[in-house]
Amino acid sequence: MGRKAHISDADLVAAAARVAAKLGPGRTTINAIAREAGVPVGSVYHRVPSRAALLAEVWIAAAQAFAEQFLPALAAAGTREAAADVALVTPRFARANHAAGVVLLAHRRDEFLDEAPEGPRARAARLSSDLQKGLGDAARRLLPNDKRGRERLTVALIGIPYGAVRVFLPQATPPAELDPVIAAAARAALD
Amino acid sequence: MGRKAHISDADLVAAAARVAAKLGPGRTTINAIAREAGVPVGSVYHRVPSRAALLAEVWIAAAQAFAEQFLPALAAAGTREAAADVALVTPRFARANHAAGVVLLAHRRDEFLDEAPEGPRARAARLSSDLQKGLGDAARRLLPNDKRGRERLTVALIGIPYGAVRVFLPQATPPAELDPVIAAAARAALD
DNA sequence: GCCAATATAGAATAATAATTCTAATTCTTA
DNA sequence: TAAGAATTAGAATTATTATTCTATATTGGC
Repeated sequence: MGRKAHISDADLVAAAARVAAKLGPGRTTINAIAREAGVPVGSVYHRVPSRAALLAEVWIAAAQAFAEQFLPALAAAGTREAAADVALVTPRFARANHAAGVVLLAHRRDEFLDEAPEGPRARAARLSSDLQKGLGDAARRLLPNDKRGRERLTVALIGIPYGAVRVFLPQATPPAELDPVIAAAARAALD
Repeated sequence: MGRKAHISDADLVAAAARVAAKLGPGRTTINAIAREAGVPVGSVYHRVPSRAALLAEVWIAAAQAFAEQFLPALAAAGTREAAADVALVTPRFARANHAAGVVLLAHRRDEFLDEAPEGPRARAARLSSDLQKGLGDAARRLLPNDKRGRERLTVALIGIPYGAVRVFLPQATPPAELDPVIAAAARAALD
């Protein structure tokens, strides 16, 4: 079955995520990724077709991990009060997974996806539209009278916690004291 | 006194800001800036010593413009209620100056300043510390009992509006309906 | 009108970084 | 244990982009 790989594909994506979190996607070179992962550049190209494709995988992995936390919590929220707690998914995610948090929260999606090949681009689009759909469904349920409900829910449950956490990223991790502040702000934004 | 310049230094920085807002600092090439500004690359280098120096000026110009709005408003706020309205400086700034807003709100400071020469770097540091100082003064005034007052004020007046606005940037401009939501969220974060 | 100063112009060069290519290693299994 | 698959390894090549350099054009003052 051939020689054993030093690292898994997921490890490679994680190494790329750490570099991208630190330097930003624009300065994330294949050399830097290879060094961070501890493999030669040739091995990187053995696994991925291009730098653009790898950067796309970095964003997709981060977004997927976030969506797995966020969407079920959102779907389960039956009241506005409960929905406000969904805003806490973001700080928790940022604490548990610093690099993915920085990728998602401190950089622009476009910079990871602009030059990506079709396949990854489509998967990324699906992730984004899943998120939109989840927010739309929840808005109809929780804010039925608000014509711009989805936008408001997005601001309350994504934008506000995102901004609050970003005050601390990428140098530090958001402190625990932040969570009640985020929850209160999200609640206020929903009323 | 010599030949007249086609564009001013400020115009050049503004052109660089538009490119950086669209592509991100990492992909902001001198060629793209020269094209956007309508001058040849040689002229760019006649005015600035390096790409890194120019990117730094982009960030500094944006931060300066923001600080000129934000700091006086913050200094004038005598009560917590009034302070919450300072949070509206951010959406207003983003509407009035799209490129600077995106530079400041949708990209990382580091990516503009990491390789900057000493001079611009020092000016940028001064801007940042002015902002910190303004927030510290206001926190002592408005949240005297909170040991982490400055952090909380930063979250309420910078982070929250920033995150709310970012839901719309860089494609669109934050709608007017957003302002009361931001104000309410900031108020909640301060209480 | 001529000279010095200041810019424009853009081609030439140098640096950096992506990608390809050729070998050399392991691992599996037959 | 030899063959073939999958991978490591990193040197060589190509592409892209920053920077330098050598004219050329304007402008203002004498």
